[in-house]
Amino acid sequence: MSTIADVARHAGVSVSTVSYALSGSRPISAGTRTRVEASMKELGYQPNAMARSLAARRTQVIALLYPEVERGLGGTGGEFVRAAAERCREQGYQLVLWPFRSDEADQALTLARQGMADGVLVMEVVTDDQRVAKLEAARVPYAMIGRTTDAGTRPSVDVDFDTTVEQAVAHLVGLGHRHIGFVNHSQAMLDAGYGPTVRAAAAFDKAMTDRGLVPVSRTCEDSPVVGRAVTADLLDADPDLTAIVTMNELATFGVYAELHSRGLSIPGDVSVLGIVSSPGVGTLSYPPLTTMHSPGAALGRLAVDCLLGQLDPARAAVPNQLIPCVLEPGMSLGPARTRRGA
Amino acid sequence: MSTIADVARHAGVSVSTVSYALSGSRPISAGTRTRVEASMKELGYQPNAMARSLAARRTQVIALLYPEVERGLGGTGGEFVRAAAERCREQGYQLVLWPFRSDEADQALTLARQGMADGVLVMEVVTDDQRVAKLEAARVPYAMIGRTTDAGTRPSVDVDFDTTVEQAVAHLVGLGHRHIGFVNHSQAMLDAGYGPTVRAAAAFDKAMTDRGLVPVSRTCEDSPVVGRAVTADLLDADPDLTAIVTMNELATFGVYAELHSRGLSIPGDVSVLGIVSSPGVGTLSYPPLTTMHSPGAALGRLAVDCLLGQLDPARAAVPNQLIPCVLEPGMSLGPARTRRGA
DNA sequence: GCGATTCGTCGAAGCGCTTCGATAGCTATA
DNA sequence: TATAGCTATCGAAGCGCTTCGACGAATCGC
Repeated sequence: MSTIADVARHAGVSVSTVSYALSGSRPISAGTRTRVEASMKELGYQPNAMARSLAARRTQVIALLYPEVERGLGGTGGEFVRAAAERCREQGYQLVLWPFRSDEADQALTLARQGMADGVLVMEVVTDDQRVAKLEAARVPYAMIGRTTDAGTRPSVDVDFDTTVEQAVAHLVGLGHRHIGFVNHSQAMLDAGYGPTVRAAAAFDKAMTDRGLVPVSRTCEDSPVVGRAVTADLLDADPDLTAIVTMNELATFGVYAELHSRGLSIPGDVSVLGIVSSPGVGTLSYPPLTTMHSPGAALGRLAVDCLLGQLDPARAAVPNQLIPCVLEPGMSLGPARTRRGA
Repeated sequence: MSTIADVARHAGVSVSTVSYALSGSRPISAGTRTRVEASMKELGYQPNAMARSLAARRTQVIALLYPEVERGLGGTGGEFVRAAAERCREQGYQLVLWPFRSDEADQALTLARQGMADGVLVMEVVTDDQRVAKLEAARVPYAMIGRTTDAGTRPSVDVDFDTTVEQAVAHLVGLGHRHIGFVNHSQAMLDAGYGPTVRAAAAFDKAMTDRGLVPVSRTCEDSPVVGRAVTADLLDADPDLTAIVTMNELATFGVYAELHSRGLSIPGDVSVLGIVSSPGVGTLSYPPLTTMHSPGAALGRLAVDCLLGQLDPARAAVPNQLIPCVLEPGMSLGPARTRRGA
């Protein structure tokens, strides 16, 4: 592997000239630049990233703390990562994923303090996230996807749960539904202060009561089996129920199963709307589920900008933003029809 | 952030002594070591990873080329990553994921040539994988998950498709099935030489013909809709079919849908066995799918060992290994029952 | 036509660490 | 007691790059 000194020798210029030709941080004459570039190409030169980072005191790497290792990465996560990586490259950075479980966050912090990355993107933030507190204490630049309790004061981007839930309810009410059930994530996540769970629950209550309707919501493990049981419970609790909003993809399979087994047609008897879902999951069910899917790509780009805004004082700071989900039509929504009589 | 020089000064020793105390690569007296460690703690010292890598000419980082960005990372992928990361740490390395699509592989190669990692793990290898050829040309140490055509000559670990398919067929035949269909991945993947698709297809043919049975197999897009159509085609093609082996998780949803819609019970009329599947997907269907799931964790550890074996001549070289899938019982398998008569 | 700029380039000083060779003080050997 | 062999430590030379200050040459203003 050739070094910058080899290139300099080959081109008959000094090392610093090669460096400036490479970075463009000082003017270089066209002739020199041409010669230097020719030499680089001929020698197959690639600058050494470690040496560069050491000298420049910046790695040009940003790390994505990636806690869902064992669960894998869903479609939304994939979109997010893809968009974030792309945005990073546009801005001259590399995105790398650090696969640590949430309880291994200290190790990630250590890596950051060792200068393995210039900043960190934190996914799956919980309301009282220790990782964020530690990053802050160690003065590691970061941006969150999700929010802690002190909404808005820390650098973050997030799904706009309030708007999403509000739109979901509005949509269903527009179809004539008055009795709408909500299937959330698990009670454990609610108790742990997992942001989406907490905020969506509150938003649903608000959206319903604002319209003078009675919110019927349930927490539910992320599994089809429990989803089915919870659906049974919902249907029994409110015999007039004509629509179910789910924010739990696995449970949604159970919702379908229970409705089918009771001979209730979708959307004839009951409409189902999956919110904050991955793109494409709607097609896994029959009839295809209508969803409002997470704006993963938009969040990815935004999160990167939010972080880079802190790394480089020259960049404009990016304000914290909330982005609602996008409706993706399926076949699971229809006008309300009285069920009790049937 | 304090440097090694700060620690040396604080402890009253030379910089090299601190370095040796840290690495243990030369003997240090107990007293000195204690003092150095105390100083490090007091100053909150963290060695700078870039400086270390530059001087040592090793980053202690291994990169996982992670092509499925947009699709996300399935359960098996998650298990793999998790195990690989753990194994790396045990061995004093860090695993990072590089999110590049396959067609962006050149960028990853560039990163490797810039010395961002000591070696690369390549996922989702296709039979004639350009990435591997390029890594080899650039003399970047690597290990594959999957194999190219020249099976066995290159460093790799993989699912043992032959054994898995053989066991799957043996299992079904043991239940009395003689007419077994196979749902593979898409024709496009087969044509692209995607290893699992190619090898499983061959293995299925062999397993069946070895038993004097007629293999009925189909390629199939990774989607429930196409899976359903393909299932219809299979059932029509062989009216005696009593079992279906699928190696396509999304298509399997379609298999269930078609069977259900024809009023065929699972496993009463038709048994379904999902192979090379993610753990847990079985529970998404009703009745729960019996699966043979990928040995993701075992492959993860092995892949890391295989790569480290090349990086460090002192380590024993790890031979290429194939690991079969593991049966995970569900409720979708039963004894064969003649369907034609029904 | 002469000082003041600007442009393009060079040399050198680091960045924070590892590692080689040297050395001082010991202990065991003959 | 002189010699060899250890052990623990130090100093210095890099690793390959960035970046600062300096400087000669070309350009400008008037």
